[in-house]
Amino acid sequence: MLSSTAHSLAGAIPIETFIPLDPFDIIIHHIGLVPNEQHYEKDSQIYGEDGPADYVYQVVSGAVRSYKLLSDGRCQITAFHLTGDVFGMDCGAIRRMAADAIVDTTVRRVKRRSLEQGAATDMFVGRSLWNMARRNLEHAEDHLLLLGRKTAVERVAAFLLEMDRRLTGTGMLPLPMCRRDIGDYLGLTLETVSRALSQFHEQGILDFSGARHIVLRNRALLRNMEI
Amino acid sequence: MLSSTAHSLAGAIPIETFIPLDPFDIIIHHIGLVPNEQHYEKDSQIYGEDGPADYVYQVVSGAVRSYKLLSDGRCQITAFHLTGDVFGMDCGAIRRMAADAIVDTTVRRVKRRSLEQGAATDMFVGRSLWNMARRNLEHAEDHLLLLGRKTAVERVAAFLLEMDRRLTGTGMLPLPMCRRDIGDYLGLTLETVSRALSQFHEQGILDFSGARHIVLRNRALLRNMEI
DNA sequence: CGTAGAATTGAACACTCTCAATTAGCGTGG
DNA sequence: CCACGCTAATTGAGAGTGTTCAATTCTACG
Repeated sequence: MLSSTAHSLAGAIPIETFIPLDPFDIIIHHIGLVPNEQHYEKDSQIYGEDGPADYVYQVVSGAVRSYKLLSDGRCQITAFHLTGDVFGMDCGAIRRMAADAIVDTTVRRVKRRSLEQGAATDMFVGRSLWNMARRNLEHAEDHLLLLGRKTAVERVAAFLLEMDRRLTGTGMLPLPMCRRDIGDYLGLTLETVSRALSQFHEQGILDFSGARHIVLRNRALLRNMEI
Repeated sequence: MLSSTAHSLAGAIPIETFIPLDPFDIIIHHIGLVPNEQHYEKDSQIYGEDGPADYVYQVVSGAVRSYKLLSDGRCQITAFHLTGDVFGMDCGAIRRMAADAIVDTTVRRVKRRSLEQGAATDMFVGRSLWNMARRNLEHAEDHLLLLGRKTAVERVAAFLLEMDRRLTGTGMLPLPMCRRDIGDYLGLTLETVSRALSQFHEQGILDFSGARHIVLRNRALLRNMEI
């Protein structure tokens, strides 16, 4: 099986190579890199803040949290990375964020320097990486509005809709993260997250089948809550 | 006067051309673009959310706020752009943010499509734009931690240190923005910003010479407050 | 089925917001 | 140069949202 790719140099890649439409896949195939697969168990660190930023990762299965810590332990998760997501694409040589596996997780990784060299010698790669960085930026900017100006209920509603979109799009949310992680993502405490979810349950907006498996019953109402 | 540039194609540019070390300047000279200069008076809109993202701008003089609005008027300023800063480098064709002049402001602009074509045909330009996007991302990520997890006093301390670094680095801050703008940047109300500044004044950390002109007296203490 | 961690729920508290009144700063015009 | 007036900024008091701390319940997994 060989899927078609939009870029003009597809012919340079051996015909027998499998090329999915995933942008990261396209890039690394384009450069000729073979990603290195790794496994991390639940709650283990993939890399720490201030460590060397040597690799760029893609989630094969599982889930990852990227976060920053204050000296007194306060934590802000800036992003959850789910299957297919690319993370760890720092600008400098030093990590500005830590990353943990939320559940048992498989990732594949390539050397950051290889990607940068690819970007320096191949315009298609450079453009793809630029677009990736800009998409991350747009997610961060949306999240700034959430953290700076939305109420607790609005934040949790936005979180549920984001996870629905990114996980399945079916309203069935098998959440990999605990309430504390959700709180650290939304700038709330785990108790406030729990109270918002309970309120949505009382209002008939969602059901639980286990605390981590949420079924959305009324996404239109949720979109209204999100403002 | 001809300053040296790091990239290898500098020789392609006419020797009489003035080339400052500003990355944006280097890029547009590299592509051969001549930026269009424009003036906006205080509080006028440069572009609105959902409008066409046709141009990329650089502040020549003055100051600009980029922000998102909620339907009920809540505002989150995601960045202040000061002299030399580049803004308006959206990913898609539609603006995801609005931008206003905070004071009377002169900007110069180039067509976004020209930049994108430059990135597609010139690796140096592509790399520069990628780095620009990643620096914006890093600023946004730092701001996520501030909005999600810092107290009011810590936010205002961080703001003063950021403005000191970006304006002059001398501890003299001729702030172009009002208390409301600072609040909308920090996820606070203007009253809370004012109270934090008054507290710093009482503690001898800063002095005022006019409400908008702040003099930092003890930056070490401010760095401690920032955590 | 038992246990440990996760999640929920409750009550009191704290920080920030809201609303209101006062003061300060700045541009304009006499 | 000063007076005026408007806007911005400060300050105060009270209210509200979310946090903290604690107790209980749930649930995932051995």
